[in-house]
Amino acid sequence: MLSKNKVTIQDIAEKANVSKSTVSRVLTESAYVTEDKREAVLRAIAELEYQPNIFARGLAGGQSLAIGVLTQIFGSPFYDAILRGILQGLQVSDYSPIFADGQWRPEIEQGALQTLLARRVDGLIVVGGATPDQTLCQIGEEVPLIVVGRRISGLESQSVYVDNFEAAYQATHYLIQAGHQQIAYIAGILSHQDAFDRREGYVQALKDAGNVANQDLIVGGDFRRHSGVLAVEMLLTRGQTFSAIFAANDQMAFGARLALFRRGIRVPDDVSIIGFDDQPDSAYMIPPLTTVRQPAVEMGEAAAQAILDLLKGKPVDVPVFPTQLIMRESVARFR
Amino acid sequence: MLSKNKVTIQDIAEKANVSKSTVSRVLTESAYVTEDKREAVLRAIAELEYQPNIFARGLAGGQSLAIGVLTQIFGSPFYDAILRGILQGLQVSDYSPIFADGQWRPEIEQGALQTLLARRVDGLIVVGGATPDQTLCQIGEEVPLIVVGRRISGLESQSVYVDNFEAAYQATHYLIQAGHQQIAYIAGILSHQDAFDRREGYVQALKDAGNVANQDLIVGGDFRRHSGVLAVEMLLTRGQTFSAIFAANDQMAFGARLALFRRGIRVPDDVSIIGFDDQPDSAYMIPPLTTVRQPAVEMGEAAAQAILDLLKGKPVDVPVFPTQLIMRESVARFR
DNA sequence: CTGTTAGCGCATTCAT
DNA sequence: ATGAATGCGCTAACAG
Repeated sequence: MLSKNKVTIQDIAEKANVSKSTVSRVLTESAYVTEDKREAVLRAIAELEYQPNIFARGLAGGQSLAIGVLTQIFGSPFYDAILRGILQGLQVSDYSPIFADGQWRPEIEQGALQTLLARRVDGLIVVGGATPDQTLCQIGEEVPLIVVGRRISGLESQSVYVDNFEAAYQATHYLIQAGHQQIAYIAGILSHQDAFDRREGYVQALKDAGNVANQDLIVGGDFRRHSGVLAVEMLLTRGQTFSAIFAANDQMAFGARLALFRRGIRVPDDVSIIGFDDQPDSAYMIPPLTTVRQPAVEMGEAAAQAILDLLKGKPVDVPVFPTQLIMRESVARFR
Repeated sequence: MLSKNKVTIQDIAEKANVSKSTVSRVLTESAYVTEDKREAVLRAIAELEYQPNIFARGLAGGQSLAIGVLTQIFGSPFYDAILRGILQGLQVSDYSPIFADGQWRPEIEQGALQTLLARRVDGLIVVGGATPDQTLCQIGEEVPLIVVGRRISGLESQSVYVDNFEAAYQATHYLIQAGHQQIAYIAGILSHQDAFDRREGYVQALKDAGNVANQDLIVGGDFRRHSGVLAVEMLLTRGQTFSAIFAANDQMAFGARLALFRRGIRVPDDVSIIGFDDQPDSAYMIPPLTTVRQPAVEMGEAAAQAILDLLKGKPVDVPVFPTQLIMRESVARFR
């Protein structure tokens, strides 16, 4: 009850010599209002510094003008970029984002989702996360929903994502073409669909080239930098032979590169590296990281745009976003 | 109007054979209710999956149960950590965070602030930003306010921050003690108070050691990694002599280190480096970065706790958070 | 085109 | 201790 502005449409109605309804009309633009009255209202609004009470509006109109955004911990370069995109995409609209964090933990995510729904968000954007596809489908029935960084089967048209399988396939293929035979793979958390798909792409590319993926060359990581370091340590400790490393994201690629550096192994002279994401930081790798570019910010913007369209009733069909293999000097040809 | 749950207290009142008022009472715990009725109500709530309508609640009660958080672009390691702390601190409460982004741009920040206020947030946490102290003071009059990562004069007791001057002083002092004479400084954006204070600390430490800061050794950066690269390039291009670099944050320190690497300059053998923030990534620097640790997550949590206390009416007095000079192998003694 | 009349779902008086 | 009655500020029919 600390809000200053106790000005209501009633006040401005009196000041403008019209009825509350008329005021409401110019506010919502739900009907034509004679120009002079309209101006009077606008003036009164300005003078009294009127600010609509969002609660009353929500109660009466059933709109919250809020978009719920389910995140998974701030701090991940890739997801942060998506969030920035969403923020930017929403900027132009009247909707404001309400965040709730799932912390990559299903139970918490569940609660976060509830919170968002309880807040009566008009639309929902789910960024990554571990909520089962099925659950999301259900939610999608009740509220306009867009999912980013993930493909929900049954909700493809509302998913903003890249073809991880294809991208990983191409990256691996590129290494093979360059003459690499032994390609190590640092995986992401396989319970994440994208991590799973990327690994599949890697495996398939090898298979198509007549190679069977050597399980000993596949090391599990967790998408964070340190796991890239450990993965390489692991490979080296086990005495594995490999001339290239494909990491499921740039952070792990960076970690891998540091581990190699410490061991005095040159890149790309001794070992080539490919990452995934094209995070700005990767450009600073020495040598610059060859990687698969994902348009994170654009995906976020697209998600925002899509949810807005959905709310406007326009049926949306978001295209699968294209990835791009960015070839830099961290891959040596032949070996 | 898409919300599924059309269950109102009226429904559960009927199901529990009591009046709306009684239901409201057990909901708000605003008065004693006989145990059996209370249970009946609770049961009905569970069975009907009742969810209070937050709009109605807000309208009638004047509470939004929301905490506004003014951010400045996701993606900064330091600020992201603060946000995580805030989220975590709020987790245990009934309040949920509503974010609005200022993008480090005063005009946008202004709008973001308005949005938050228009949403009738019960409390406000401002993370960094460029809003004038005075404006914040005014806002502080109208709504419970906590500022993080910044010291607002006139609002010290509601500011969660570290003593940047002192920290920078100590870091510089440490370099001096180690025998360094020519200490380059890579500054942050000086319009940010903390960047300003850090530079002052650096200058003062030199002064107290009988040195006058050499303006040619101070290079302006923007807190981002690339500016660290450019700063070093600049110093080298201009032919400056220096045996140590103090960067206003770890990202620029990292950039500086990469630039040195490219030039074949060894760290710490040829040049020593100290950063600021102790970002996890800095641990991966080769050699590990000597830096000033700021407890970002803890600050976020403290801010959340503080705002909750404020809302409960407890007067809050947040302590100045301690920084810590983390000495790793990136500083060589004497030169 | 515009004023009048009802609620929206809940917290909060009042009475009892 | 509990039910009945008000009103929060606004939108949305409803009549003119």
